[in-house]
Amino acid sequence: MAPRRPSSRARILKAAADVAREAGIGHFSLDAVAARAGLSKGGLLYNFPSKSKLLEALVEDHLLAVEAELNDHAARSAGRPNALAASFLAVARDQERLRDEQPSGLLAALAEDPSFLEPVLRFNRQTLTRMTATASDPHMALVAFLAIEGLRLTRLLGLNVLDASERATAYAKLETLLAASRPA
Amino acid sequence: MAPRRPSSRARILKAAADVAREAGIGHFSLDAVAARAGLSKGGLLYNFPSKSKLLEALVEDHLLAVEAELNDHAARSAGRPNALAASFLAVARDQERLRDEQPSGLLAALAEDPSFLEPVLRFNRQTLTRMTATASDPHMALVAFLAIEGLRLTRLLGLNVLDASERATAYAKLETLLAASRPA
DNA sequence: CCAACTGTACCGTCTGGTCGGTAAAGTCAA
DNA sequence: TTGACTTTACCGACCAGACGGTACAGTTGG
Repeated sequence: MAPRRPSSRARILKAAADVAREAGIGHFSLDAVAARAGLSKGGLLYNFPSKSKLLEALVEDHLLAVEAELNDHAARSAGRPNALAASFLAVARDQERLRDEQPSGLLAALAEDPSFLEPVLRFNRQTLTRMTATASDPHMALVAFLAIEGLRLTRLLGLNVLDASERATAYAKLETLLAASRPA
Repeated sequence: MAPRRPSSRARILKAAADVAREAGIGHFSLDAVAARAGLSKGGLLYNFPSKSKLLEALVEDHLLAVEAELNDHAARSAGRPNALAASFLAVARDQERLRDEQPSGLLAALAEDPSFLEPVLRFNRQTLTRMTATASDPHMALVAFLAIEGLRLTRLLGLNVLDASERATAYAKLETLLAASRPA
């Protein structure tokens, strides 16, 4: 599945993410991506035979990165109560601190065809299931999941109401709530 | 600002919302809206001189509806502690129960130009401010706001992970948390 | 009659995708 | 080694369709 020379593919995916973020999801065109990646449209379409395939790869790429980060963090704090929920929180906070770039490729994919987000849906469902299953208070974990999705999606849509300190407050409150929900 | 004969305008806005929802935000075209509304593109462009104006009106329309509903509910439960936060919760639940249609016009507007969502941003900011200002536990109100946005936006993007009973659980838990945070 | 409104035909642009070509790198038989 | 042939990766011209918007000719209620 992986190409022999991955440099072009990676470069294109990066360019695509940049274009989606900067040009806006309504102007996500192959020409723009090709120009940004420094090759012709022919070359782009050689690597990704259609726009759909490109968007698909963009979503998959993003999802793999998130999944890796989450699993990594969860592994380090395994065994502790609410480990996964806490990791979910921590990873969300990390991602927001490190890269302020939004994964707008997801929106571009949504614009093309909503079904492109199905992998994201599956991933979220699985994550939530694991979170509630390992939480001392499943209902609280559910609320935490929703609040973090709220943070993530408002930022993704440019509807972020909170400034940095308010976001920090929200994270802290969620941590407190999760911790307070421990059995004994 | 309002036309003398509002029936066309309302019919068009309804049709536009339907098209955005059913055809997908990437295929939100004037032709499609006109066909759906049962008039020609000329007629459509007579009522809304450009696509931008149509999307603008779509956002404004949606926002006015939400605002009215929220204010109405808040007025009925005024004076009680956490009145606005509770109203925000109740209205979100009502909207989900009554109309399962998503306000996908917002997404179509976003695709055209992200700045179309600025009114939504302002509204959200104002609502959140009022919520936290009148809440016995502002941090909890903040979390509740985010959780509800999470519910709303996951549904809007087709990323809804929760089934009806899980959503009901989430609402209940949020109510409990808000109530438990009362001063005395 | 007139203004509000609607329909039809059309234009220019943008865009996804096709296609023929090509330069470079490899493969391989003699 | 070398020359013939294949594969890889890419370019650039082009096309067909979709789309936003314009022009203008009706039509109709008051």
